[in-house]
Amino acid sequence: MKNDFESLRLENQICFPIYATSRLLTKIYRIFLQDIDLTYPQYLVLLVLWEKDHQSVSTISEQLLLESNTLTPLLKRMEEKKLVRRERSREDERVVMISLTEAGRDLKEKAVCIPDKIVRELDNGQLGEAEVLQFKDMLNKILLELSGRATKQKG
Amino acid sequence: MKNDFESLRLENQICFPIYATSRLLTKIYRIFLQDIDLTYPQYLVLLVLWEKDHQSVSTISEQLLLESNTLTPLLKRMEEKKLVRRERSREDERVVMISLTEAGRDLKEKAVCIPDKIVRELDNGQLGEAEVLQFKDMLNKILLELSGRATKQKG
DNA sequence: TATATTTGCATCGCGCACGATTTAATCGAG
DNA sequence: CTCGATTAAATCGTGCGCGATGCAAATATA
Repeated sequence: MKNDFESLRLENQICFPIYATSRLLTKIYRIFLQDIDLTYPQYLVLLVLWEKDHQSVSTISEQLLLESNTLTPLLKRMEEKKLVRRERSREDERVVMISLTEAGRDLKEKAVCIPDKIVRELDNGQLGEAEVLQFKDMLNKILLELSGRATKQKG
Repeated sequence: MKNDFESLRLENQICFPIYATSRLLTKIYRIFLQDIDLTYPQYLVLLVLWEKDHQSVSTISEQLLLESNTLTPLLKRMEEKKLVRRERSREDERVVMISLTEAGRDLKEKAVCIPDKIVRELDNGQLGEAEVLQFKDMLNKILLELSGRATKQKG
């Protein structure tokens, strides 16, 4: 039985470049986000809340594909920074609702320039716009596949 | 000055799907890697060493784009598991050389099936092979851009 | 009504990631 | 040969990310 070790070469991995790109991108975000004292996951939570304020932990979890055991401490840190409020729902005591504070809402004005800065950082003339769009489509197709699949166990 | 908040919508982010895909992919890897008691970053280190044994921490760092402060404890855990040896170079006492043990080398046989399993997990008939190749090219182009850029500070 | 199951969140422990700093070894100019 | 600069790892502190587990509220079922 001859095994094909070629598939184990780093160069032939599809997941490694995604993994590495993800880390390098958040590193670039960090440069801009430290100005407003946010981490990347915290920024993502704000994106979600800026679109629609007053959401439960679970709906935020669904949108960001992050578990409650990740979000709970993260949201507590954001509460300490006075960016959000955390309060249990009266209708259903199990649910914790997250709302923006004034400061959290105001941060949107400071954050609005960030996507542009990131795009400028990436778009060094190397990448065509159509190419990027196709890339994003491909990513979202994969993500859709995975988000239904990753939670299932094998078998 | 009217700000375009559209760019702050989660749906319009390019980095979020990369970030989420990366997490979901390592989650899928975890399913297969736990059989051989490896984490995804540990698996990456082995990929590098299987290609070329006996490398310094810094050359591993260059290939995986991971810093020494990440690799050092990771490699120590792998040493505890008897997968690698860590020994300082005699020529240059600053350098720590990492070598595979017998067990680390043998694990390659058990790991060779993993790429196939991952591909099977992803390729649900939805994704064409040519599409995937183009996607990988795009990723590597971005990664190349970033790997030269992410370490630099702004300005 | 009593009991079982599900759901939403929290806690714990571990393993990354990474900025900042430290330690030790090497290099290089004088 | 000496001393400052550079380099390679390691150390420290913070913040995720998630599996495993726990718990209480809500819901389904008997």
